[in-house]
Amino acid sequence: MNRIELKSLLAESTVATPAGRIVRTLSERGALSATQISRLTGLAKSTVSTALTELRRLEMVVEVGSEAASGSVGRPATTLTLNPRAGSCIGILVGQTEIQVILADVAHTVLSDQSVLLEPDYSTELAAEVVARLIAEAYEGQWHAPEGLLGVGIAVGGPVNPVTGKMLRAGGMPSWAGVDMRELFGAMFDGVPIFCDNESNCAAIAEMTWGAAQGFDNFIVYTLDLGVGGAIVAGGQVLTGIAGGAGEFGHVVLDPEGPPCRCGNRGCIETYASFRGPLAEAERHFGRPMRTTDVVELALAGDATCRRLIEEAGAAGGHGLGLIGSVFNPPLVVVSGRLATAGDILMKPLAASFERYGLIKHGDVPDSARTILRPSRFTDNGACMGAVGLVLRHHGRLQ
Amino acid sequence: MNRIELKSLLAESTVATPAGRIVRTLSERGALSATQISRLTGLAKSTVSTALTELRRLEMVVEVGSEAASGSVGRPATTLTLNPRAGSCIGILVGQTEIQVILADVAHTVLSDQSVLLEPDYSTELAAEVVARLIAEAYEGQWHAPEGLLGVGIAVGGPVNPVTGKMLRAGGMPSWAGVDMRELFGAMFDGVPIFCDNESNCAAIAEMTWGAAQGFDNFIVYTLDLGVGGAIVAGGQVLTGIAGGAGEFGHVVLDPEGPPCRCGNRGCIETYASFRGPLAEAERHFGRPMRTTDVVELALAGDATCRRLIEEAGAAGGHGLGLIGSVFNPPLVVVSGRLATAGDILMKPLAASFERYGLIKHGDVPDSARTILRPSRFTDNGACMGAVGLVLRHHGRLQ
DNA sequence: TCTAATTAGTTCTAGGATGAACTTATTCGG
DNA sequence: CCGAATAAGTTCATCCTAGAACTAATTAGA
Repeated sequence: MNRIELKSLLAESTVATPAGRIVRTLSERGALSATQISRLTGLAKSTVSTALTELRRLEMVVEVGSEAASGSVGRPATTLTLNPRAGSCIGILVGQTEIQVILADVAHTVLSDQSVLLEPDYSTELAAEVVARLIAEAYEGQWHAPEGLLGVGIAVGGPVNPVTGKMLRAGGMPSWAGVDMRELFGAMFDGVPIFCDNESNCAAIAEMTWGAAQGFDNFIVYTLDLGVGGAIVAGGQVLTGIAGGAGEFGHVVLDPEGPPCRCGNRGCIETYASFRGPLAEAERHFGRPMRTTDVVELALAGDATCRRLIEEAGAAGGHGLGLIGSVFNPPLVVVSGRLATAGDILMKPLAASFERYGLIKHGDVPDSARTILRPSRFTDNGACMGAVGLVLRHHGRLQ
Repeated sequence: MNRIELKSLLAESTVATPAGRIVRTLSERGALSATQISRLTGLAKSTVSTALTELRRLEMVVEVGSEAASGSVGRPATTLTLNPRAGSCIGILVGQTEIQVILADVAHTVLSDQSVLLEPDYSTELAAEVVARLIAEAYEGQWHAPEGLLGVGIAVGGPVNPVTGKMLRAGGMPSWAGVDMRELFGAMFDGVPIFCDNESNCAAIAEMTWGAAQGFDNFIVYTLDLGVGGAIVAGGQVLTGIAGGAGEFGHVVLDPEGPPCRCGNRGCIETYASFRGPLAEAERHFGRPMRTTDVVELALAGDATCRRLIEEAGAAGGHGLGLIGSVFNPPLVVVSGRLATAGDILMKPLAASFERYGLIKHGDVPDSARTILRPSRFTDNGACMGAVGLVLRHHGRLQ
């Protein structure tokens, strides 16, 4: 094991050697013990032990202290992470009305998290400017320097091809159609690998890594908000589709003669299940501009109108969930989007609606073979954390 | 490498050793050269060479002659298969109106293929009787004996949990609900592993192994016939779902107030895209009972009515295809079912309808990122061949 | 406070995978 | 017809992984 560098171990070519596999596993999962690494990689304990000794010597891996052994007998495990000094990662959310930047180190520690709200359909120039400013601010007061940047992940609030980095026709961000994310942000990060994927797929990575889907290799993320969408994880991999168009549950056509959708088709699920309508109703009711989070907060505080709007949205959203059940029959569905922060107010009607629209009814199969519905654990930084995860996972590599 | 037996090498536990991986790869793919094995398994050429020498010595692997080197320079490859004498596999199709049995050897040679038509909703007792008779007949005149049976695969014409082997509530086979396929057929094959999955998933395995999806790791099978359904292959694995309910494209609810479906819900895709209605129309028109294949044959022979019925079915079937496009955006969709034998008569309106219902339109992405639509290569034994493939792949193991 | 049980992690050796260099078998072009 | 080019397949020394047996560190219970 002569002259290994973290950067090269993180690259996919070196995946086969034990050291490489350990580094990649730590990168993906954060803090782990030697035994957990052994289980996750399939390598023998002895092999992991040998490799770790060397990685510790090279200061690529550091101990973060023994777990306080809560309740379990036996020698407590020593938890290890990649050495945070080894480098940093940047996650960028290019959302429909906001830009967010998270700076994290390779040990999964968030060093900085900032966001800026923008007018809908802001320009690419403004985006580049805001991102550059937020990144400069993120590095201020950190000992981490931009030179140690290992990769940049971009979560995009519209359809993007994760292989080419090009935006498709985008309902919510019309002027971004055809934009090449590599070209736009590449200049800012000279020679640093850039990864990108849509918001939903990034949220799925965040759920898998830190959220409600930990330990699941197969699950669906179902996003309910102004848009309706989601992501598919099969065999631990996010399915992106040949053009990055997988997981667009909201744009399944129910009625070709239905109301027109921003995607250009008619009668999409989104035209029925989007929170746009209910939000407009809330704005009329309260006589002021509102955001989804305002309605959720009011509902949680006990407002009957807001509660009803969210319950109705849950019932409508069950249509898409029924589809997910019939098509995937997944072990787990993580309900994401700002509506998910409403908790049971949303989840109860959603579950009832899922039962109605689903193919497999209660009692058809044992409980162990039923789909679990779970709200996301992230409130508002899921997609951007997923962009960080994109780098840590090397998923959808661009450069 | 002391005392290896083919049976144990085919078992999943031994997967890690090179000999085991080579045997499993040959089992899955049929005939391969050493270089191809090396590429497919990721093992070094030298490792494959050493292991093959031993496997040849043990007569577990045999050469089937050098390729006639069509056009390519360089030393021609020697093609190898598992020794056919090493054992046989049985594939059984338990369809809604037929039972089919295929006997094949481990080198993927079909030794016998027979089927029997039955009345709809035939009893489990009749099924067991017919299967036993067909298997006895299959072994007649073969040097292969039932003792050399390595595994049995069962393709079921209804929803089945591939892990437990239990049938779910089944629209087309009502009296089979809750039947345990292991119990029913296990007695017939003492100690021999039994694998099962639904018809569509088996068809997907057949397409992947011998059919239109060779070389694709991600694709969708979309079945158009009296029922509408399909299968999902992601990362080379068939997605079965937590209860075996994945791929039920036909039972996605479009309109909860729509016509009742045999599944119990209303307004499923199947109620609009099934060939039941058109078939009834054809029967009225010709004044005699007809099957899907009769209509297809007449259409291919030039009958205008039959042609119109199939074209209309293609247009209706595009709705499900649009859903597949929005949800998966797959590189390939294999159109299966008896309607697929109509070729362009079906495929042209289907492609037009796909374009209409799909999210990604012509011109949105380069041609290389567009979904390919392809009819199945199998006319009527796809699912049963897939049941053989189930054994050769050890997918959805039961015992 | 001691012992058994349990889990984490290390050491060492045997056996085996690897990759470089080689041989073998073919096509193509002069 | 011959040599260069190309690709398949083999051999062998080196290095590395795996598994058994070990040590280490903790909890539970007597």
